Amino acid sequence: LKIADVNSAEIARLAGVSRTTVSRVINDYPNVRKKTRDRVLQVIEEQNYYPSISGRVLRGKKTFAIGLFIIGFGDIAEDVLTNLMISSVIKVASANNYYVLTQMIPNIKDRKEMRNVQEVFYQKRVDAGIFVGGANHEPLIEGLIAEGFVIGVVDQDIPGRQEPNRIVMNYDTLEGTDKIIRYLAELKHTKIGMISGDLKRHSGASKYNQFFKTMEQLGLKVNPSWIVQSDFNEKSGHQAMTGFILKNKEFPTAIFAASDSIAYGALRAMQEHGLKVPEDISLIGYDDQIISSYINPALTTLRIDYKGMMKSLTMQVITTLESDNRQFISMCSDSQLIIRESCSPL
Amino acid sequence: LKIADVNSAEIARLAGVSRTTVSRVINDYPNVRKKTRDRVLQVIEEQNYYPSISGRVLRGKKTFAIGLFIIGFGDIAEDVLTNLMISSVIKVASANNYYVLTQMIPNIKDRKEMRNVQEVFYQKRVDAGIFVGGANHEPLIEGLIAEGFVIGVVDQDIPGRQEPNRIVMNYDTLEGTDKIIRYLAELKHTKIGMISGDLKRHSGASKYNQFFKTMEQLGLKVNPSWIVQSDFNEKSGHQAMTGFILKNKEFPTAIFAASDSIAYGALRAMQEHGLKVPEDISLIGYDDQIISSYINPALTTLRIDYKGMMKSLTMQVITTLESDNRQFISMCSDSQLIIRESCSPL
DNA sequence: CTGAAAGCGCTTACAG
DNA sequence: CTGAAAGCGCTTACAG
Repeated sequence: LKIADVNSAEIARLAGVSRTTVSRVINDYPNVRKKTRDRVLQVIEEQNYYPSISGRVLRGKKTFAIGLFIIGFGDIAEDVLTNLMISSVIKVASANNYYVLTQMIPNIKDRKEMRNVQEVFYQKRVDAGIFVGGANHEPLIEGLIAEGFVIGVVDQDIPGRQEPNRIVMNYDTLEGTDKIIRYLAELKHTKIGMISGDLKRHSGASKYNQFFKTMEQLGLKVNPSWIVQSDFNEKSGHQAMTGFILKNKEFPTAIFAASDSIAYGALRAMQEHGLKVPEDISLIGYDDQIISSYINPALTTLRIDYKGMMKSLTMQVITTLESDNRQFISMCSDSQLIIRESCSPL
Repeated sequence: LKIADVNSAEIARLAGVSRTTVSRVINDYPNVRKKTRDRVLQVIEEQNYYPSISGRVLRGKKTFAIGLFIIGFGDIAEDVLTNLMISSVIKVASANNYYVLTQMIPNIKDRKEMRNVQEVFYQKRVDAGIFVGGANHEPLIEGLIAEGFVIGVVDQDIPGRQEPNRIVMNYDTLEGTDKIIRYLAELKHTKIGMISGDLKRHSGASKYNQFFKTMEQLGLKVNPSWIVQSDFNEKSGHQAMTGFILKNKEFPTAIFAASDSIAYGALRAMQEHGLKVPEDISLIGYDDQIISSYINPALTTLRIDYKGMMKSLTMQVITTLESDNRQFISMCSDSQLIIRESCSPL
């Protein structure tokens, strides 16, 4: 008899009780005599018995597993920031006796990949899900919330959608963008360009909109040909900046990249075209991922505590699962300007 | 009736067949009339039905999940290399319709954490496991293999233990270390020191032993006070190098760090004590993780294809699960010297 | 090619 | 405080 083959009937037999009593002990119900409980616990320990999760789930117990879904990344293995978020979720979940089932979804619009995500929930593999990297309004996510699954979402702001089961974690894109532009203005920059992130994502759109607002508040003119759209990754930042350089005759004195990865790509493009940072153009990022302190010039940027964000979000998802209160919850993480070498006063 | 509540009886009713037939369709058995099959498939599609994994597993089907266990890391969220390995496993598994359940195990000797790992297998949450970061001989892993679970292990070499269910993935620590020391010798270095990794791990011990062998083959003397033991991480490398500097009057002209992280820590310690790399001391790493090309001086190191390693290992674990051949398999990844700026000729 | 019935390992009313 | 029996959602001999 292999350990894996021991079941509750075997434990019951060895302890001289019924399976009902074994179940009561496993579930820590109070109505078991202490002596009986101790005997059962001892047999469980001796036999190295672990109740089958399938049996328990089939009978209506929780899976104690959380699905983590990473949407829309190309070569995720290279994305240091995403990996940090994954680790953070796993660590917090583990510490609370939950397992994490992680899934990468390169293209969420693909019918097969959509079905894969739904499958995880409908097969009852997980009790709840956490989504990273989705568009602000993602029908798949909305559908799962509507079905009654507890869902944690990073980077979402849908006005009026405050229904139960939705747990949202953001960082302060408005105040953050404001800090960045005002810092550049303090350095006497007035000609400021921007390479935006994906505008379908909440953080992309809100950084973009706030850029115009703060510029206006500061009385600074925005030159439309200095505003380029991009995705949040290095490759896209490189493309955007290359196009920017080829298209423009006159350059801004400072550029705001909507993410550090964009900034890395932009920096690479500038170096390829003989532009020096910060001597010719100042460059500021957003995120403060680990590489930013190592590159040359070290990147001035805004630090977002992604680890802490994922920790809070995961904890809140677990708390929601364990309470019976499934109300809408929204959280927001603040940020901190990290001044390094990539921006200089004019 | 929520989607999640649809079961095979409901599908059977709507399609006008028995649950047996529904099951046959789900499992793609041949003995169903095409017309019947199509009708059932259509109802399944319409109802967005996904068979409960618990029901299937309870009846003896596979879980289609793989456990990924990361052993012994402190602040794993910061460990870029580990995160890359995690992502790689998930991507390959996903592409083959397997889910990955990841678990961090800070201290594998802790009784509670050991039980957590066993639990994953004995609760039948996964079909197989992959272990990263364990000691060469780790009783927990050996126990699971003995119990009949399919286990993929990174960095292991136990002579004579070639039993079924064991799938091993290594990188060429002997040839790699040899390449490194010979490269330093080519640069005319004869006074070479080493900061080793954890000697309980296969890669730690084999790099350590090979260092002495190659030195001997090259006719170079090893100064014992230039050999320092360390763990594979940055902090430990920093400690080791600080101790090294304080202890020694005379320094070697080159130092071999058993990992890039150790090299980062050593570099930081040297800079704190006014030692310049490579002017005063040449420094070479092992791994080529992403930061190595960004630091100053850019680190000369040996590139290990961790992503490819995890891809091969995961594929092999899945292949083993799907075949009925569970024989011992051992694989080894090669390496490539990446020459940057941290080593100079004497 | 199809279905009725048993059973996987649990938990939960129900009865005592 | 304890146990016999039913049933969660599947799959699999078995029978036809």
